[in-house]
Amino acid sequence: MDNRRDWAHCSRVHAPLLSLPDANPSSPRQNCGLGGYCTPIESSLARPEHDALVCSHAHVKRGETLYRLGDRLSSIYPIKAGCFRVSAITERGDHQVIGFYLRGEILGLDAVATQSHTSTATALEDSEVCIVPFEHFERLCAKSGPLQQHFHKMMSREISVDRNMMLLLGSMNAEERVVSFLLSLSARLVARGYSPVDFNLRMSREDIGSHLGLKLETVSRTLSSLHEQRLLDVDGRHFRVLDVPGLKRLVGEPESAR
Amino acid sequence: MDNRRDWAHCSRVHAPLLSLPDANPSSPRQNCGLGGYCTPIESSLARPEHDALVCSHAHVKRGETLYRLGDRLSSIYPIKAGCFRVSAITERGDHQVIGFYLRGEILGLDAVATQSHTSTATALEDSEVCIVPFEHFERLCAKSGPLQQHFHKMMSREISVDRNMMLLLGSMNAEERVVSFLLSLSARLVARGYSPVDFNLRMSREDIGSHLGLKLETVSRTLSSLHEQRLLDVDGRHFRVLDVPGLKRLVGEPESAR
DNA sequence: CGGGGTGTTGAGTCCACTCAACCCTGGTGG
DNA sequence: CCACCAGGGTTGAGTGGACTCAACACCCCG
Repeated sequence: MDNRRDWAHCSRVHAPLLSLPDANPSSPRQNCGLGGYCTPIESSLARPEHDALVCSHAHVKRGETLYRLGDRLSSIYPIKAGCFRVSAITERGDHQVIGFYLRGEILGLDAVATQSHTSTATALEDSEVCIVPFEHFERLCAKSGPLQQHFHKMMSREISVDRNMMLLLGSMNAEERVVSFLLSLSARLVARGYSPVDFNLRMSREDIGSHLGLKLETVSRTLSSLHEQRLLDVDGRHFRVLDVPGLKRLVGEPESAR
Repeated sequence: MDNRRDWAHCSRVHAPLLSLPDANPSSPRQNCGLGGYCTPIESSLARPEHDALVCSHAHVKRGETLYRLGDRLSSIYPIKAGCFRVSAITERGDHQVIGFYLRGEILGLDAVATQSHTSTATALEDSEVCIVPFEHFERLCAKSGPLQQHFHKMMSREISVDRNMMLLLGSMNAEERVVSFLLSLSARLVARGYSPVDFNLRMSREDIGSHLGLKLETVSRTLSSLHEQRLLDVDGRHFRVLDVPGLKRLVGEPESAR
């Protein structure tokens, strides 16, 4: 209802406006940077309903949080630009990075059940999100089958991603974890039009370690080892993958499978 | 559409019937054994819509699978009685237990995104599930706000549970994992009317280990250690919790926290 | 009686952790 | 300008917890 309170810590909040593509579609299908999130709305809603999905945008500067553990769920947040780190905290106080979210992915889906966020989302670079008031969104879902289906798939995809992480955390050694992480990140970057072999990460070794259930030293050592194996060039946060098949072999993918 | 094919491996398939409470409501609020799943339907749908959520039931004998990795999504499956082990498999071939599902919980939500199951559900005892054709269900959701909201919460809860598992797998030692598992299972059993301190598990040490990212020997050793600490009595698969506060202390919950 | 499935316990190994030193870079201030 | 510092990253040495391998106990069932 009133989003204002939640946004005190954000740089600025735009007045409500349509969440659809900016006038400059620089890359194809970059609608609102939502990677398919807005598309079903655009393609399948009648005009009045279409216009009804208004939302604000918010800019979140590097290091600022979009929402924190315990905040009431008011909205979900498709990422329009930038990237976020989502981390949770245990009773004991140690916290762990749940995942990294890129442009086109949706933040806040974990809060639907409890009506309050169970994690904290922090911008890893200056970023921009759409603010989709959840109650409003749910009502619209009921009016549009395709929108509803799309939302269900988003939630379900979230579950699938988390399960892959569980597999990683439960049964892989350090090298497999790091390689798996790099390969999956690479795939997500490709889908956003970046190079699959040449990328800059926004997160620290500690963030990566926390996400993979490893200590930062182990991440560093593993990256060095991959470099020695001539599979990867590492220069700080800049990565260049030299041997994709080689990496895939390390995580047990015969690469020509299926 | 045609559920028949998927059910060849199940003991028997009932003719379609209403998924609502049997005539003998032995325990309060045991509607269909769905622990709240059917409740919103019952309470918030108009009569014709209510009657429209027909579904079949299926009996799955101990050791049989309800669905397998790769099966097409046709339905989701609220558990009416019994319990299931859901496991996934990595490219490498080793598989891991994603979770254990009890009466009232819903199987199959991970498949919505890809339209095909990414895991295998195996009955740990003779069980019975409702078969809710997903397309049909989605249409009904659109007609009923409360049903839709309830479904969203179910999906979201699944995400929350998975995230707790990620915390466990990423940052706890063997003892903390086992204790955490026991406490959370205890809580779920209580919610179903069982004793919180006295329960029989249906799964093997290997299943537990696979779920917790441990080897079966480690699970066994840890249970023995908890017994030596006078926190737990273990007799095969029968457990009796002796000291709940003590256990909570082990996982870092000061028990009077907040 | 033997045999398979399940669980417990012991001995030794190894991988990731801890602790620590050091490097590099960018920023700040004398 | 350089000195200094803080944060992030790398690398080394040693430790410990979970793993591997193995033996054995137990129970159900033939």
